[in-house]
Amino acid sequence: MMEKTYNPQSIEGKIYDRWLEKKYFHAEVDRSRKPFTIVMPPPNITGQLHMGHALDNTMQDILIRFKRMQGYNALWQPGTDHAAIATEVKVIDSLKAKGIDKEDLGRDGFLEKCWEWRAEYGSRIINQLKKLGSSADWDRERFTMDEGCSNAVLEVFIKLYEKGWIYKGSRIINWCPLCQTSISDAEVEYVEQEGHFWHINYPIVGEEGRYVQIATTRPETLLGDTAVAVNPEDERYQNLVGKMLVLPLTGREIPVIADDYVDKEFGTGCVKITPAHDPNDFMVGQRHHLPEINIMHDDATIDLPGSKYDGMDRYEARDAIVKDLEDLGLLVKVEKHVHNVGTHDRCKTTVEPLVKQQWFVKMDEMIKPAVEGVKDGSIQLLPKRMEKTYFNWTDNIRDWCISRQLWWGHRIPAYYCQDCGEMIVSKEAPCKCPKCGGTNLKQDEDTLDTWFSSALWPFSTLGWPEKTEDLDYFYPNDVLVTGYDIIFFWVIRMIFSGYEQMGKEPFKTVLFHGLVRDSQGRKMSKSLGNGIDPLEVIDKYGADALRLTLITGNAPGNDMRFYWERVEASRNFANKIWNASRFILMNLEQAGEDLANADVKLSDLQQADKWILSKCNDVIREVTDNMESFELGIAVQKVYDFIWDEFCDWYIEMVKPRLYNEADETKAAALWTLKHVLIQALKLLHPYMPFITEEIFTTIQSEEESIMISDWPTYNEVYAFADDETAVELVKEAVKGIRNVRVTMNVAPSHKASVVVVSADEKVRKIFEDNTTFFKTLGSASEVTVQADAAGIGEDAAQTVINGAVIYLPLADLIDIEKEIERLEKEQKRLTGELARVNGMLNNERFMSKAPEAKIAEEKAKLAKYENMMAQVVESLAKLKK
RNA sequence: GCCCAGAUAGCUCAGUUGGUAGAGCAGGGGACUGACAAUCCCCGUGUCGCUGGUUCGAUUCCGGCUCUGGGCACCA
Repeated sequence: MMEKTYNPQSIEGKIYDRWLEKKYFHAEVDRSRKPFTIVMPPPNITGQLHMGHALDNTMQDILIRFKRMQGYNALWQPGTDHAAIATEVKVIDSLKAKGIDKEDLGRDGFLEKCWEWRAEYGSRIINQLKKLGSSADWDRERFTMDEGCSNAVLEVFIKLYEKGWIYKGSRIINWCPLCQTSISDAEVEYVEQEGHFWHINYPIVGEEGRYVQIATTRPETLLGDTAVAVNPEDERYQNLVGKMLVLPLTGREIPVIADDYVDKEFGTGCVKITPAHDPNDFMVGQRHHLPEINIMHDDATIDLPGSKYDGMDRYEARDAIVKDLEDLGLLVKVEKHVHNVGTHDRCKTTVEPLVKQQWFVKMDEMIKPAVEGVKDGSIQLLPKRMEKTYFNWTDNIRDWCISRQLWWGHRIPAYYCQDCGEMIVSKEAPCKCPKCGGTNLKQDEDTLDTWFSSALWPFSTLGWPEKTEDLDYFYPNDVLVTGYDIIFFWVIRMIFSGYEQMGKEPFKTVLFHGLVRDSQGRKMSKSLGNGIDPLEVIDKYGADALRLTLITGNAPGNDMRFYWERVEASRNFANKIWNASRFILMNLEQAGEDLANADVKLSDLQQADKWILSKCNDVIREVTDNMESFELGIAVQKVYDFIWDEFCDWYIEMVKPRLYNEADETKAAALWTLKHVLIQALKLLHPYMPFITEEIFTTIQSEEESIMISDWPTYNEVYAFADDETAVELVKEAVKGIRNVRVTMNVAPSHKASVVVVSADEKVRKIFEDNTTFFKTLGSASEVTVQADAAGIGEDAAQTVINGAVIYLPLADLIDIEKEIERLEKEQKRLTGELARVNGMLNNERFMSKAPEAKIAEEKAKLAKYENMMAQVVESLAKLKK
């Protein structure tokens, strides 16, 4: 027997352990079956489960469970990411708390600490994902820095290097002075800041008292200026080009050059050029062969020995320089200026563009198949609009800076001969220099961008570069589920890596989801303290309720708001299913073995049974269709409505009289239908609410060992009963009408009113004659009479009109004539509106000539129906008003 | 500046081939001896942001506009 209330806390863990024990999540190559593969976005080892993970993994779990039940050999490949910079920062912080500096430990010592960190926290998030019910193949869990993945990284690096697509070069890169590492373009986040625009005069050499006025937002970089540029078309300054200027505070002389980059309209039309500290200036510098003067240390303090600014922080230097310029009378004016400042997305420190030796991946060629693959549909992005964002990036792609001045990560496989300076790129550390034979070789200090390894995730996890069976069978993956916020970091890079290394797309579909926001629509964040911990939700309401909440009413790619009220609604639904199942189980038990397991034939089924079976059939088809096109929110809504509205509120109520009547001969059919439909519904719901469905399924269904490996329901022609469906819908409509009358007339159920159904149509009469009990149980009627005309019905009867019949409730003294007239007039008004609309269409010649025939027929049928109902209403009103 | 999305019931949102607008929550009214008060029943005339157009017909397709959010680029 089932507990009185559903208690997820006591059930979920137990069920999950059983699933694990039975190895249901595990997939092996099986050529006789079709594979279905999802690769899990690897959470960071520093991570703790947040709502984003919960949503992401719920979606994946739904898809994988669905496909598994459909008979696919479903593999959900999990793992974790070493998260280079995030982990390094965390480890540094934890060391700092103990008063230890990273440098004190040395590279190896520090790495040891990182591995310790990973041992301690790397599995934390995995365990949290398990609480959610994730059916990933944990036996295959991988780590971006495990042996195989590291080998894949080396392999790709060498291949691309040999192809000339990885190169080392001195370029201007984004430098984070706090993290002390280079970062890629994708990691720079532009933040609007209020700054100033300083207008400064640069004296012209040899022309006493004449100046060129420039405007800058960063006066401290003046120290590294190597030119001033004007637009070649700018008449104002044509005579200046070629002249020399005195760079204030340094006395250095710099030329005035002409370059298209300068916008005549902006500022003064004269731009100071600092090639070493600005990406645009860097390019101008390249074109004009200007020297690059680096005036900053890696921590963004000024590097200008002999100068008073040497050693000052960049902002300190800015103030000092502005003051000195003012003292010299060279500061013309200061304007307020709002501009976007590049910051490091992790630590929010203002990025400093610097010229440095770094490693890059050449993108122009490699991106081509990635563009083509999305264009020709080999890879489908959902929702489709994400393609715009995708192409926006691919069209403007720049080389990818992959070297990081960090220790935690894949170390770049480049070795330098300390004797002759030769660089050797090789998988294994060379023992001697191939050029000079020297044996003193030193490996490059840098490591790779963390995304370099995650870019290989779809195939490195399957054993690449080895030619494994897994790879052959499971690659390409079918679906990638991820947030739109990492499309550039990750999705694009996996796509071009997949094409380059495997010659095939890494996955066929990318399903994007949005952000989970708080109830006010704000991003959940630590600083705001508005984050809701999914584990807390699971503790309070169960994983199923959380999952349902995250999926319901949300379209792909859209952000959603998280409310506790919505979780409660989900929990209520879980409880509803629980109670309905308890009811069914109870009745099966009470009926005894013989009845519960009776051989029920189609001919034994009653109309209500056929109705719900037919409805169930429809839902199966629709839900399956929706899920196959990734419309998870729509699909689950349909299951929800079916279970709650149709199955619980109507069908179960309809069969109660049969169950409670000892002598009822159709009891077995009712029991069979109850159980059958419940099981179908549970199966449809299982991907969304795995725990409760499993618990009920295993309790109620003894033959099958688990719902998660049971067959997905399919549309069954045998249960398509269109006529019975229509018939019961008509009865439902009548019952609703009666309920409405009762409420309006204030007829409490204690005043059992009799009901008379009047219909001229014999077929309709038959339907109602067959279903009179529904009026008694669902409409609280005492007696039900079905007749062909209104004979014998007094004027004191309230009524409700449906298509093809009028239902009367002779209420004697209870009837309030005025109220009844009011009710009927309201109905008349509604019908008038409908008739006007239908007539409007049917009387429109253009509609009649152009609209599809089916539509016209449909409208004609409606016209007949409304006219029929209208006639009834008018007749009744006439009688009442008499 | 370029690109994208949203604008639908008091609130949060669904609405996929253009054909009378839906859910959850909130609210009002009613019902408790047989699964369930975490329940059941009844109650919604919403200019589907504004404005043109295409169409017999537009919340749905196209153009313009307004407001909100997001992405990209960036002018020193």
